[in-house]
Amino acid sequence: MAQKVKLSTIADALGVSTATVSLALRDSPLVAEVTRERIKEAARDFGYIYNRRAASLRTSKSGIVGVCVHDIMNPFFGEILMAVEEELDRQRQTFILCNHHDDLSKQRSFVDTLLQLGADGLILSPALGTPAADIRLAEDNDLPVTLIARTVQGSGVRGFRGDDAYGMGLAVDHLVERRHRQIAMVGGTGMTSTGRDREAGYLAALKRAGIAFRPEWRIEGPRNRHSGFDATATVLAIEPRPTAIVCFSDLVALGLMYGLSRAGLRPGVDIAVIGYDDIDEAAIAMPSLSTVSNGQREVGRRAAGALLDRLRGEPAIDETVLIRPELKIRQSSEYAWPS
Amino acid sequence: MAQKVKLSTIADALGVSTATVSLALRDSPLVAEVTRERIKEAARDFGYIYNRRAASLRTSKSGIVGVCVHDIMNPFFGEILMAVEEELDRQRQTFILCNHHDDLSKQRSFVDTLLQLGADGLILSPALGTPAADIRLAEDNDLPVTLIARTVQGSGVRGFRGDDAYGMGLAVDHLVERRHRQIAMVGGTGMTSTGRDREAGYLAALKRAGIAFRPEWRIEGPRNRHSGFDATATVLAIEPRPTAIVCFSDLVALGLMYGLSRAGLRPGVDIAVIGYDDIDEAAIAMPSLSTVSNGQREVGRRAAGALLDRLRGEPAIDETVLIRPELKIRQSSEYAWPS
DNA sequence: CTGAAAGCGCTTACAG
DNA sequence: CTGAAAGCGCTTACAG
Repeated sequence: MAQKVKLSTIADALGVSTATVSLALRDSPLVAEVTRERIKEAARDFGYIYNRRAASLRTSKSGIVGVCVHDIMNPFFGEILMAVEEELDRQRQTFILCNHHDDLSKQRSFVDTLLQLGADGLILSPALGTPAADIRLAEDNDLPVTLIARTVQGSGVRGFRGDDAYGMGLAVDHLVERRHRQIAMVGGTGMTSTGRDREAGYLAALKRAGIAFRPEWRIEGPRNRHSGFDATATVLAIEPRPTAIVCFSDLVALGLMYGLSRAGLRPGVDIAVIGYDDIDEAAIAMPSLSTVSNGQREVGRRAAGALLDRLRGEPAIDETVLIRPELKIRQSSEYAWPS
Repeated sequence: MAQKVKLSTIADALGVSTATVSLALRDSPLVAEVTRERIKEAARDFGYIYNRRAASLRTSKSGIVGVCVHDIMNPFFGEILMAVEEELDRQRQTFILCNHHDDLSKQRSFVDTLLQLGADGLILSPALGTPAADIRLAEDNDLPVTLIARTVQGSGVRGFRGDDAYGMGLAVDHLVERRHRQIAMVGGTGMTSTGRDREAGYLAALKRAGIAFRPEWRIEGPRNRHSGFDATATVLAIEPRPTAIVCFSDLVALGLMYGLSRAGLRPGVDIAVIGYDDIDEAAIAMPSLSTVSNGQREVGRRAAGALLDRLRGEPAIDETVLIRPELKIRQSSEYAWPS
């Protein structure tokens, strides 16, 4: 390209000041209608490109919101992101995505980048082991944070997530009603609030049902389809074999169902399986997967809304909002233990 | 926070100039070792945050690379992105992700944002119907573009993708060897190079085998799991029923397999199914999915490499690099038409 | 090895 | 309604 077109290029060409051009391009009523139109036309003709870093340096607003989660490929986040995007688009905020893969140093370097770019806000699903200080560092440097999916003790900011303990309780209660007494739980880790709360919900429900928990029922770790599949052998090695399995997530359940089928067991016929999240695939899987709907659209929508409030200058609120989950009964939990 | 810490804050505190501080923080050998260390320590103590927009305004380098694809949730892109990330990380380039959902206006607004931010480069899987002019607009404004997965005629830039016609040919040849003569193709659209090339490969392979193509065999459209599932009814309505189906992607195939199972047909036993991409799930699916490995890691690695070359000042090359795909035979294509 | 000064391209009071 | 001027926080020649 020949020569960089800037405000002054247009100003010179039209014989006005750069202030007028700047105002006109932003539709200020301070500039006369005719002048405004002339300027906009010239900008188009010149192929003018707004220099956002110059503007942002001056105004210290960037129009950028960062969104950082551990796994963008997980459909659970996909639905959250969709909702977030809708809200932010409406406010003409650009949103920048990052995948931290639960790697704290990756998350830090992304937050750092946002800080350096003068981003206006951050929606974060915190990586495993994120200390509250990391969140406060951002907040202290004028980067408002809203948490999704997971929560960080003492962060002092707002977080939105499903009521995981309650939700997992729904799943286990349902199995107990169908007379299951040997219920294993596969996946998740104590390093996240999600993992802890879902496990707590599982244990509490067993207790309510008067079932004595047995340690071998709790298979920690799996958090995606492949590791759910790999957990099959561990599940099948439990003596006596559990009649039902609740999973940390739909992906884990779907992977496990592949594994069980491969081992000759029919989920929903020979063994009950329940997932968590109610991702789109759950309804079409074979068998269709019973699961707990986690309100991801609501999480996304409300998290974005809360962040926008902060952008408008409202103060941080130290509060975790729990969205109420809902049990979806499908084929994979049809099997009931005969009385 | 109290007061913004900037270079001059540190400079004043230590009684040196901002130039020295700037140089020291970037490890310039121009600054004496001791001074450098003192400055770095002070920066840490002050909690200094580098203002990237100021620097970028001055240098017109931003350290930002944009990556924009139509569906980040598709594992196919997941693997490409992983490879891209590895390469870019090594060059300390920040990468910004965008999901254009095949919406041209979304893609445009993202490219615009990159231009405004002075991004250094763009890796793009172009949205349906992207005109070459869109790519040239970016290039003309100093934003080097590298294409992945899809290609745009006349864009004048480098693109990396699998050899789709050849790959789909491998799948069909394999089915023909197993004596299938009624082979349908589900998914994809003529609006992308991928869709066109895979269809061309399918048609060419039928021709090679002396099979007369029948229009009802070609079911266009599906490009994800759910629409693959939804296509089941259309597939089963074909008279006589095809004995084998090649799919536009693994996701389409996986959805279709769910649908076929639901209809009481066993993929790999009653009907052969082949996917495309060889995503991680293909190997653990039940039945495991025969597919065409699309070299996504290589696409990602080489696309990132090509972009980095451009960042180093090398000129654009008008070239599409085709990565050679490979057939992976698994259970879903075990079924062969009896001779 | 270090400092003083100009300039990147905007926006925002302030005048007129 | 419009213009002249200062300043956002860096980096880069240029001097010394």
